[in-house]
Amino acid sequence: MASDDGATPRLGVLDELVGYHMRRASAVIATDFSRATAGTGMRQVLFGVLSIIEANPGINQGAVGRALGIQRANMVSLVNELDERGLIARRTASDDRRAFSLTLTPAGQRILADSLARLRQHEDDVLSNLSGTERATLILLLSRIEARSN
Amino acid sequence: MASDDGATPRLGVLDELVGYHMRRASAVIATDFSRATAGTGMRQVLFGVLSIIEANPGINQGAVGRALGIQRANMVSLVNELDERGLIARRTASDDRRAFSLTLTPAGQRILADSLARLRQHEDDVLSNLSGTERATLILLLSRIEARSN
DNA sequence: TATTGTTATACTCTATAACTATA
DNA sequence: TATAGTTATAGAGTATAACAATA
Repeated sequence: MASDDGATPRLGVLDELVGYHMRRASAVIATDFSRATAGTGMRQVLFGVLSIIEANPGINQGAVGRALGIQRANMVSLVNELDERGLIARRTASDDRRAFSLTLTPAGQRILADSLARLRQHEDDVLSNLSGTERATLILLLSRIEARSN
Repeated sequence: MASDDGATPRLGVLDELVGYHMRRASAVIATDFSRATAGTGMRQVLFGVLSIIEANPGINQGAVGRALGIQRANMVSLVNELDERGLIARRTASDDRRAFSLTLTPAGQRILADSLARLRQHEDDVLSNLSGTERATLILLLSRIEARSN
């Protein structure tokens, strides 16, 4: 009789590691993101890019990548996709002919707003185990870890 | 003059979403995992599998996958890799000839213990922004989210 | 020389469908 | 019929190196 005959096997040393729990909780939220935006073609990365562009109109793609931890090379296809879908506009930057100046199109603003509404509702649901204070604490603690990205 | 001329562009709506911060903090920790285990061939998934097997000797790979949220199909190459590297042993389960009974080899126990030591040290470092209580709170809150994986 | 965007490439992770052998 | 393991495959995400145009 194997030791996993109960419903849930033991986690072992995994259970003490913040990294493990981060990974699993992050996966739960990513799955929920997919559910929330199903059928819209939205993805976590794309939402991030759109949000940065909305908050910083005229930003170039290198800066977007740096803000989100995405490599220059990988930004190319993302920006292409958003452009082809008519969600962003790119114009050669007036002050630097190497760079593109990115802005949201009306369609881009709409899909960002729509996704945000869906995500807020879904996060309220997935995080219903947490009080408002706990949720704020969670964001605070995660931000402190993010600050360690050197 | 674009609005991103300052050092850090604004995050926009992203900043309110738990999902975003989870993603970024998770990435910081994953990068740190790689640093901690550099040169050992250890990866987050493999560490997870080894930990589950250690805590549940004789478990089969389907149950390992269920515990970690890994699909059956994707368990195959992971288990193959661990077997080929001599870190686990698989024997046909005595009570079910379809299944493999998995256990750690001495080498598997060693690499798990070694990785754990490295990871503890690294987590202490990446999480040095957090007090012991805060760290415990973080794990608690993450666990509550994990529980929502339905 | 350094930086912006680009191409090419490769590896990991993840997801699905279909198969086999056992139960 | 259902389950354990397997194969094949495809799509994301991520990482590196090298190039052209511009600064």
